[in-house]
Amino acid sequence: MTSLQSISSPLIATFSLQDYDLDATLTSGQAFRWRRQDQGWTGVVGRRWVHLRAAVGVLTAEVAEPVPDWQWLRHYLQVDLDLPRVLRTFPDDEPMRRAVTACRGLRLLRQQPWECLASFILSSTKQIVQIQQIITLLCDRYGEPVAVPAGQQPARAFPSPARLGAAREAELRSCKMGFRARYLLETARRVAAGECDLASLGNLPVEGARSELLRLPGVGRKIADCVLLFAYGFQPAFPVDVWVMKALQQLYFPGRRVKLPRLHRFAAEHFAPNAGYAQQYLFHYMRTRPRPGRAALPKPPPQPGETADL
DNA sequence: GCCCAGGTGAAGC
DNA sequence: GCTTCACATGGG
Repeated sequence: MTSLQSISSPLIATFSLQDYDLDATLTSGQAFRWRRQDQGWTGVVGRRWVHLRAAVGVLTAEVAEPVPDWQWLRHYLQVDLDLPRVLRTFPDDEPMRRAVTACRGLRLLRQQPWECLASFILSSTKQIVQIQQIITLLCDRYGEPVAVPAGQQPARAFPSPARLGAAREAELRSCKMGFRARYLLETARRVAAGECDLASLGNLPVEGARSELLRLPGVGRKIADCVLLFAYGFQPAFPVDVWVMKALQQLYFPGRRVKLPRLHRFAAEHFAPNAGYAQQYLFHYMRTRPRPGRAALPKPPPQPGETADL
């Protein structure tokens, strides 16, 4: 938590920290480019290849080229965040206690807005594995190469809005993204043209930033909230996807069907002031907990007059 | 074959 | 104002 930093080489830094579950964080569906390698994780942050390795109380980072300082990575990983302080603000109820017990150490990253926005435009009705596959293809085809240490696999940066905006829709479709190609292409063009200034959204109130994002094609409430949360850290953002929907329904409104606007109102008040963080705990908890019945349990016939859902 | 996946936009009531 | 449907693609 104090995260002192001792640099033993210009290419390696160690951060001392507590309550940081790197595996959970990098597999929790917020970032899609990290790969397990040598008991650690390899990825690209901005234009830098990075390898991360976690041990008890220490996180070690290695890069390919000397960096003047490590603030960019501290920021990305949010190593200076006091997580226990955030967890103490969670509502003291049974669902959150279970989620925190199961996922303690799960963190929110602070990603680059464009990569985050583009990634989540590609995420709709896709499983996390497939999102990773699409983004891998996209980076392989359009990303600029970045320096890697000797003996490592080549790596590329996430492609810029200008580069993707200049692509043909059919080319993008061949990256397996299907109908999302049109959305990605048009959004890339608008961002490249400066019609949406991602760099300034962080200075707006959350509602203003959200309505700017909602103007973009392929961006609805859920994807907007993902970007608000994962790229800008807006805590009132509370992305509701199918998993979080299930969590809220099962854990807070059992036996009743509650509509989305009401769930958003409930979430905003019930989970404040760190609703976004709470959402990530619920999401990861739902996805990783052992599921009863494993393979698609057959749905019991609905009771007359009741929506016996889930 | 089926149903589902970190949804959105448009058409139909 | 709802609710329903099409949209690509792959995993289980």
